[in-house]
Amino acid sequence: MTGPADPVGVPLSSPDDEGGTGPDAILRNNIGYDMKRAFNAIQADVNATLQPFGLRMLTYSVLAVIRDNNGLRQSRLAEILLIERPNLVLILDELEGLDLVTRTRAPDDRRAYELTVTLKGRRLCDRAFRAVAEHDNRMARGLGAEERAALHKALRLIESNGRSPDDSRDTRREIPRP
Amino acid sequence: MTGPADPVGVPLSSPDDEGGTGPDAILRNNIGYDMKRAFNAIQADVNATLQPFGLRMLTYSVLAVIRDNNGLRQSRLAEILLIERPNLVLILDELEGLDLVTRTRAPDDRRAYELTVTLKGRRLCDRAFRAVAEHDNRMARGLGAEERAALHKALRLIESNGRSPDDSRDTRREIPRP
DNA sequence: CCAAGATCGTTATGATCTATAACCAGTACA
DNA sequence: TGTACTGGTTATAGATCATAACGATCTTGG
Repeated sequence: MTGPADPVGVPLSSPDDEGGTGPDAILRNNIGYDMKRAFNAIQADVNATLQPFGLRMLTYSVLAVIRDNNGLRQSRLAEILLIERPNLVLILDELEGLDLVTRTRAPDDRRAYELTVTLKGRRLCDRAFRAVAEHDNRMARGLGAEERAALHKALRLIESNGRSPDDSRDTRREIPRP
Repeated sequence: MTGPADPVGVPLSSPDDEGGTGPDAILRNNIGYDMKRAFNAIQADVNATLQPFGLRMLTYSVLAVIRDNNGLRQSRLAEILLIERPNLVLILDELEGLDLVTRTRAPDDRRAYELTVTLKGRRLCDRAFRAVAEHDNRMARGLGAEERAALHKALRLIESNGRSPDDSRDTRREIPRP
């Protein structure tokens, strides 16, 4: 008997299909749609990359920021990574349970914790860092250095466009009907 | 008394901070990190944009694809949008409950449904489409037409890089330790 | 024709990430 | 001192995503 036909790979649209003729052609004009799909691919790959280290995208991000900001406090860390404080607690519990991070009472403020990366955590972070760098190169394959830099720049611009409901309040959201 | 200092806006890094000196500088070198933040901004904005229509990013995507592919079946729709079939069921229940989409038994296959957009659905989709287009322009403010096209191209390339565990299996994932 | 296998939609369930309210201990300040 | 605020926490809910398993139906090989 023949195998179950094709594993899953249906060519829905090629990378150079300039907003072409796929069944999702309309959505392909939306940055958010293309970005969601690209991000899905990235997240799947980075999580697979980090899995051998016992990390995920989220836990790696937290670990890396603490590593480079020793003595950081949870509130500030939450600000930096745009994570709500309550959600950060569980992540830190996890990292602390893995002996990668320690919470130490801040000497000047007995409410706060100072976050530090353990030796084990630093080593793991370093190894994971290299794996993630390789992952990045994989995902960016086909992009030249300039294109890659332009991509980062565009992403940061979009991020900043999001956090500025500044002057465009007038023409902002259309209210369809009451 | 003075107001509670500053609402929340801490300038963590400006868009043109070329992998600069922020507390998350290391992560800024990762495409996934920048993309996650950009996508968060996009998703928040597009959901706010679609809220007056009673839609979200996900439901809008489904509605738009059905609109442009009348008679589509659920399995195929799931393939197109990379949604698992079970998850699609609830989304379609929602859209059907809003009288935007109908499920009709396929004449040639009594298991399958043919998905169609109602008149109400088409009108809503058209209006939402325009709002989303404006949203897109908001988020892409500061990008020229070429940069914007390059962004789409890069995103599609990344997506396709993700779905190709082809020949690079050798140097792929590092196994840290048993 | 018919039995085995595959497909379609569905239910149930769990994991992950996110968002909010409320709380306690501790701090800041008027 | 007392009132308001902050830092970390708990509890809880929502949204998205992933998997196993099921009944109904189609397909196919013998």
